[in-house]
Amino acid sequence: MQFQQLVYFVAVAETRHFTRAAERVHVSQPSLSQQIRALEKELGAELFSRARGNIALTDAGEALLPLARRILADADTARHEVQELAQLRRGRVRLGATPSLCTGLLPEVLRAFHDLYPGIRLLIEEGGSHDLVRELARGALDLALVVLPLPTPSPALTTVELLQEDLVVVSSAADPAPRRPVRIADLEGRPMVMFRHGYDLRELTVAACRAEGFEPSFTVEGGEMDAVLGFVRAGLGVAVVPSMVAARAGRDLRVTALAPPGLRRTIALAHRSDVAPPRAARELQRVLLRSTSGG
Amino acid sequence: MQFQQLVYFVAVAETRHFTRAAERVHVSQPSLSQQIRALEKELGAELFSRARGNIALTDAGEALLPLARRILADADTARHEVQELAQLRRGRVRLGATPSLCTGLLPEVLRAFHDLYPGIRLLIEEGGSHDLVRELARGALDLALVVLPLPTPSPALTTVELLQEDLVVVSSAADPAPRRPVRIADLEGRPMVMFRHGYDLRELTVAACRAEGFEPSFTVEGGEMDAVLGFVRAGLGVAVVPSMVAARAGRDLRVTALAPPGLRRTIALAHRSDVAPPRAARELQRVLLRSTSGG
DNA sequence: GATCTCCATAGGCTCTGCCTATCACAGCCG
DNA sequence: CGGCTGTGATAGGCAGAGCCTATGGAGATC
Repeated sequence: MQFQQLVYFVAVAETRHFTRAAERVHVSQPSLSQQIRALEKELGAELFSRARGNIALTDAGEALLPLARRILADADTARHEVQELAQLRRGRVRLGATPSLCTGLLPEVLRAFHDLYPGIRLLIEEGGSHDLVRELARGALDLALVVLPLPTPSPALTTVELLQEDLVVVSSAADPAPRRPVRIADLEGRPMVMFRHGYDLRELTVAACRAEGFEPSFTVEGGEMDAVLGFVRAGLGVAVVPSMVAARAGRDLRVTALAPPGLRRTIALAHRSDVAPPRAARELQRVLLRSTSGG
Repeated sequence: MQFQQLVYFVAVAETRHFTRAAERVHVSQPSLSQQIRALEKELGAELFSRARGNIALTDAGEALLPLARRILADADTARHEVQELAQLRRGRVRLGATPSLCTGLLPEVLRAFHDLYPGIRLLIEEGGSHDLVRELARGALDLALVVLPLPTPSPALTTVELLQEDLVVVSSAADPAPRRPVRIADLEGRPMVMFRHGYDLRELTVAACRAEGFEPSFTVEGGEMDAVLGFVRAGLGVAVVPSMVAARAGRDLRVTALAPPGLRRTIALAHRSDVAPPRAARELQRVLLRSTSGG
């Protein structure tokens, strides 16, 4: 049984005429006759009663017709579905990102992507780099925005650097302005507000303090980005955050750059090395690269 | 898109393995790979992400899979349906017959047919030959048992003679036994019970009386076969009926043959000339011919 | 690092499906 | 009644599709 044969069969059933059916399906009449014969032979039953000028379906033909129509309709649907996915009119991207990136970088990028491809659903998973890497490997994510270096580097993941972000110190606008720029060493003994475990920023900041020979002291710890900013605003301490986050934090926060060499972190896009990400994910990757490299 | 390609696609989707899928569908692995490629090319999207040892469906593949399964299932169903019809495991025969034949000939023939092909539905339409011929031409009947000569002969119908039936006179067992055998002329003035219009027997009997120079007189007229026999049984008059019907009429009816040349009628099977009857109808025709010629 | 596994590619063969040309048959009309 | 027309079936030839075997090449394995 061939799709072509079913197309021919339906055409004959609907026109009740071999020659006109052949025209309709753009094939010569002998070819159509031959294929109908072949179908009849394969099925073991005549499908049409061929009376001069009165082609009619046999009972076998009657039984086949609705199924043939449905098969052809399903095939059409299949073509459409797949092409809509391929043309990014539908689909989804499962994107992981660290909390600070969800707050800082993602909103405008996702907005741009959504404007380009309104049919694509965006599923965001917020988590620490470690979790994101695991989810990528499991296939639960298509892409992830992570901070380099990865906590668990693996050849199974490919990373593309997106941008380098300066970290800055934020403090309450009500507190006395610090001498600018602040050095890491200046943070010794300063009350700090710290993110929960899992934030790359936490590890990075703690490591930087230890490199200066002291252990940071936390007034409050465990919050998410917004909470931390709120605690800083309330005067509970200072915090080290990406400049991009600090930039949108509002007037009641004082933003102070770090003295050279300062602290930077590298944001990268990661995906599995073994399989190409889905089409929609590749497109999001493109938008991300363009929006970060361009500005 | 080819059925074969969908079969291969489903096999790969289910085994997640090209080589094993190829074995399962009894084709070489390169052929299967090639067909999957061809399908992907036609649809314009990759269906599988081919990671070493980890073949997975892409989102396009996920979209296609259920449709592919349904298409293949429908194709199987189509094959089954058509073959069941062809093998007479299912189907129907629309058979027309005159009332006297429904009473006399049909029961045992239909019983034999049903024993042979229990899956075939038998749709009987009882009517006069005239109506039956019209229904045949309309395509509303596959076959009809009619009495020859046809009221409206036409080259569009083919008739096959089945048997010749003697007509006999039935009277109440309570009445005095008539001199045997009875001549048509003896019926002059005898009260008769007559079928409704539309019965071939009515036309035939009236014509025979007129040929003898008299008009028959009816005590009761208008009934179906059973009613007529009942009226005769009740002593309302005599009736002319097929011997086959009289034979099963019971003891309280006296059956008297007609004197030579008697009255006979020819029963024939009619179907359209332009189209072959469906397979099941041809089979019923065969059973009818065998059962009437054989005995 | 040799081997193994597994998918992709290349080349050749066969068979299928399509085409044109023609036949066979019925109905129509002058 | 004989040619004409319309319709489906048949015949022969050709191009392409699909399958095969053989081979390549990239990870995984021991």
